Amino acid sequence: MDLDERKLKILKAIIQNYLETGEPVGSRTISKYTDLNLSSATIRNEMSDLEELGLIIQPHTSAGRIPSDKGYRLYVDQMMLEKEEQLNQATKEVKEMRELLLEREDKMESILKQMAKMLATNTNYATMISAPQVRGNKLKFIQLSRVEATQLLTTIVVEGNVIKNTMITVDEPLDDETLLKLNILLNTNLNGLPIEEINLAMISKLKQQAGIYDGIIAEVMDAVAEVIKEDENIEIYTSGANNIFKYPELADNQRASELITTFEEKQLLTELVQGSLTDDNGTGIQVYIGNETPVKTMKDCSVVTATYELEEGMKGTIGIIGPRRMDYDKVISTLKTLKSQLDTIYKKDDKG
Amino acid sequence: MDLDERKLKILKAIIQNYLETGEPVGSRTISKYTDLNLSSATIRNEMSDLEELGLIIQPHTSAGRIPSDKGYRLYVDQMMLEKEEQLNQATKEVKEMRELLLEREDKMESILKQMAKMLATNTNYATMISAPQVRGNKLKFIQLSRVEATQLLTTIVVEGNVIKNTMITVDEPLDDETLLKLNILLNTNLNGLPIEEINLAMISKLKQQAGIYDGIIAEVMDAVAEVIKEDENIEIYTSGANNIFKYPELADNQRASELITTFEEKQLLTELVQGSLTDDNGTGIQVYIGNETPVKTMKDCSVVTATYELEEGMKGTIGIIGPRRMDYDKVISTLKTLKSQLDTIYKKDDKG
DNA sequence: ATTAGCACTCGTTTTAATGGAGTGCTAATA
DNA sequence: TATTAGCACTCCATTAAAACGAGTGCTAAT
Repeated sequence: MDLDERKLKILKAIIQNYLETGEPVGSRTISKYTDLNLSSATIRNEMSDLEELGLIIQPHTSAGRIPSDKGYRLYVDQMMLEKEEQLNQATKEVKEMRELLLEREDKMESILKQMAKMLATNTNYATMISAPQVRGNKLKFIQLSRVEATQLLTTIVVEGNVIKNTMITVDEPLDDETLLKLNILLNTNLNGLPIEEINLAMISKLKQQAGIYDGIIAEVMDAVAEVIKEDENIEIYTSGANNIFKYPELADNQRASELITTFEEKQLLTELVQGSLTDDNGTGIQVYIGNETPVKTMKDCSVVTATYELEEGMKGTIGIIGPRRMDYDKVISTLKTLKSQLDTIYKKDDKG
Repeated sequence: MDLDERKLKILKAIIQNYLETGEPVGSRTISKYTDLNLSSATIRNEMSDLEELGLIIQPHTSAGRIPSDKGYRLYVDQMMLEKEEQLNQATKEVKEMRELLLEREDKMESILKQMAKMLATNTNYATMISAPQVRGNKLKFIQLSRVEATQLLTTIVVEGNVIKNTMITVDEPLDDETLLKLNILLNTNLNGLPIEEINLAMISKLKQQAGIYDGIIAEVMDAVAEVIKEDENIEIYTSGANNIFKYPELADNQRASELITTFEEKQLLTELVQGSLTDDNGTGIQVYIGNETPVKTMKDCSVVTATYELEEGMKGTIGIIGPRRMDYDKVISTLKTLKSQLDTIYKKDDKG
């Protein structure tokens, strides 16, 4: 027995109805509210087949059917094919985002936070956005400046314009000449160097050249090491966690507590980001249904992610987390448009 | 009828029992599990009085009693008096914190986050910590550096060592001499100046002196303005929001959703911080019971806050949010010790 | 002033009864 | 051969009734 056109229509009808109501769908409902003009008995036969194919599930005898993960998967794949081309009808939501981006407050952090929030408000799902990861790791600029007599400010800039500051307190005030010497020492030796290539030998050479100021060099190097460390744990911003309470199937204490924890300990979401970057399938959009998601606490959720890429090879991930019965259509098309806007807007903007 | 010693003991017993169980407490329980050696009938009479005094409440006829906000208040005030002196027995929790602080990763942000987390783990309540607000607002240091031919880095340091960086892209490369001139211009005019005192007249004067480079000045001034803006909305870190699910009286969907939102939109917590700073009663500890809390979504919670003060007049707030029946004793003493450690540790550390 | 005793209240839990949505199967129909 | 009407059956959800039990308030005795 294979999946003919009619079965597909019925499956689609079941899923769409279930997406709305969250209740198992019976044969009579399908019979009445589709233009198939089939009796409920026929639908029942077809549903029986669909169940045998593993696309729908009966929670218990004498209940209607709900989609299985496999069923959702088919539905989503199907849908993504259909929607492939009609992408460019910018939705209201994305227009708002565009404005938000253009107004850009320079602080990446606040843009991303706002974006996550807006996305959550518009979709009624929980959202996450990871800050773009920097690929380039070359040191671009190091500088020691005197802020007060005994206080030095270290400024480190890494390729991709990641900036790191640290205050260093010294015992004895440094004169201008020494400061200049140290700056030259640091820059001539380290500028343009990938951070990974800085090794102990190099550090001790620097210290030696710095003479009695080797302590300062040590502190600067610590700060440089910090940059790597910071880059390792990706910043992730979340919003709309409370939305899970809108879906009874996620809102029981056990599940809610786990999910809230997951959103709070953003650490756990990195898997999602990594997965999304790895599983790239060309479209830049990933759909994880139920157990497919790499985060175990989300096995009762579906997750749709989009990978965006800014200039300079900086990649980040946007994710929308909702119940299995999320509005895949809306979510995917929203993410698609948002992604394309992100990809292009930044590029445009950088030139101007 | 007034509140004699015995009534007080009974009230205390009721509250303590209720803190543990979360269930209304009956006369028989008190009769059996205290050393008062009174029959349940007597206890009943006393309870009737306590109810008349507004200290306890009967959720419905033929149920035990639970403490009213007023009852909790009495209990807490009483307790804080008793505990006033025996403060210095450093608990296990605080020792852990001490280690954490000494290990200090320099990034204030990550310390505070970790602290909130540890506090949440140890107490089983939700926690929040506000980053210390800077009082001093004088500009200490401004510098323009060339990072790449057409990219300038602005570094601004404000009293209290708040550092702000911005990248500025210019059309034409600047030569060293111009850069030096601009730096001198900025520093001679702005150094030591309170940010509030920078007005339009001064800006236009600077721009005029900068000649064709007035665009750069404008961007620098924007960055300075940013510093104020950032200082206005206080950073707040939260943790352990999921703990609310441990207390059935907070865990129903309605309430949980509201609370989660409150923790997510940290904005709403600022009231708590402000309140805590304002209501200072000398001890540095504030207890808000139920409706007393300034945040309306928390009317079914109790909140204990501590105000800590680092050197240089930087004040911040630590808050613990739990159910009305929170373990006030433990929470207050934990916060007290933590507060005192914070107050001193930082001071020590700054000198070394 | 304290206590034992008892009738009474009222929320919670348990059990039973009812309703109804939905299925699977069979026999009739086009 | 595909579709449909019809019916018995299943099982969850809802409602109703009953039993339970923790706790009270009051009275009378100590």
